Amino acid sequence: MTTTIEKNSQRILVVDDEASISELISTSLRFVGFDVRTAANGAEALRVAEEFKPHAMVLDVMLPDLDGFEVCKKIRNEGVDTGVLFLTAKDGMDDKVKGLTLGGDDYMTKPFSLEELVARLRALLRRTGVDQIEIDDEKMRFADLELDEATHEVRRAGELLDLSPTEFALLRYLIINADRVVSKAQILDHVWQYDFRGDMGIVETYISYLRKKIDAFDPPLIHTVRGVGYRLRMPPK
Amino acid sequence: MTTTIEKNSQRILVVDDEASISELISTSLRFVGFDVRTAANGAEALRVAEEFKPHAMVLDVMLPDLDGFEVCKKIRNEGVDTGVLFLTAKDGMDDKVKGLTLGGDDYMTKPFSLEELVARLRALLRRTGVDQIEIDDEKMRFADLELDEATHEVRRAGELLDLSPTEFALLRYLIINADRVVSKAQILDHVWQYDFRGDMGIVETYISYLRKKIDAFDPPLIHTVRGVGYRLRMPPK
DNA sequence: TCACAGCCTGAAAGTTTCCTGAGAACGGGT
DNA sequence: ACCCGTTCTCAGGAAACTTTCAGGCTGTGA
Repeated sequence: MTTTIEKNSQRILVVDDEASISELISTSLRFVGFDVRTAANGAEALRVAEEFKPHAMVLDVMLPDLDGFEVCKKIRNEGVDTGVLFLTAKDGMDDKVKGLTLGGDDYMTKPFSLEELVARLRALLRRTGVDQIEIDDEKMRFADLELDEATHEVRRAGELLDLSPTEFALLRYLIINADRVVSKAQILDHVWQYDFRGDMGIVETYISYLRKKIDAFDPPLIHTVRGVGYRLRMPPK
Repeated sequence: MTTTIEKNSQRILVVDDEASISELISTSLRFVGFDVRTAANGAEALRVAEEFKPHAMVLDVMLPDLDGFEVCKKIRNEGVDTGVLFLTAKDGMDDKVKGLTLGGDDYMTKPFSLEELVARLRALLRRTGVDQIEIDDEKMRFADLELDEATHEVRRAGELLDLSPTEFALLRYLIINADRVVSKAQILDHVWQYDFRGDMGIVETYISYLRKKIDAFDPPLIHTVRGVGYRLRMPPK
């Protein structure tokens, strides 16, 4: 491919000095349709941003040369109007980040889950007003199920359900892939943090939790496809 | 579908140090129309990839010199834009693989079945955006039979059938070879894991299972060719 | 027509996968 | 420090699936 065919796809600049992380993020973003460039340090980020004019950046706060905030400031001074999703190590300078994430920017701590990253990035692009290709209204639906990205509320048949964060992320992933079978491995890869070391038993556990909540209604929507994975769907006939 | 005569066939690089495995895979892939090269270790893989520019690689994680991830990274750094299907031993390194299966890459554990390998590889090529010659929308058809790879649904005459994983794989193989006679040995080789040590009686058993499900309709599609094998076809008028 | 190899299929044994409850571990909030 | 919601591990049991096997059926060649 090399050249992403999508002409109107949004440009994201990923800045992180850890190659593995940078690659993880950029392949994921490309996969969901963004046009991605990467940079490994502040100086490179500035150079790339100038000609690439990203709509948003995923920016590690800790860089070998400048820190993420500097980079962000300079790029904006250059007149590039870009939202920023900061990445911070678990217990770095949360406070400092918070202050800087007011304008519609956002941040997440490493490690994160990829679905979360994509969801946040989309929300950010929506907020920062960059033209969307399709105006998704932050609400996903499937059957009588409704999942609101903005409020983190989930309803089935109009009734509000109380889901934990992981349950929410899992359900989101299932809705995104509605009707398709997703394997436990895929779920683990997308819903759990990228450094999760446990086994796939946990997916079963969470499917079980979700069922207790959303399939307390009729008809059941979460179906297991033995030997393959799970699938969200309306039962046939 | 008829014989897929892919004129611009896609290039696959197979990297595995066990000659028997490597050969098994490469002959299978050639047979279904790919253009295949092999390498027995990381260094060789790098050399070959540079000039062969594969669309995808089948890559054993465990190599005598570099490990599969290194190889993958280096090759991509060379600017070769290739999807990767990792092969891993039963329960080695799940962790590390996980992270790498995000961008559209995939992995399978040894032993695997060849049909599965080909199916995954095709899915991977589809995902990584390499131009496909035939745009199969993840659905295969034969007569009034419909097999959907994405949902794992099988229908005959529009009616949903419930197949076990092996039944599904067997039917897929029959459809791929629609109108052709396939021997029990071929079926065993393609549908079962390559280390299966049982006898071919099991194929008969599964053909019987399949018949009960898909040939509960008229006309029957699975035909026995005595002394030779089986054949999926419309009965002559 | 008979005999036999090849094939079909039911049943039972063996194996794997999945579900779920219980409880340990963790962490944020009061 | 304690409580409580959440995450994660584990293990027993149920259910689905795979494999073996044997008896019966069928087509083919002598």
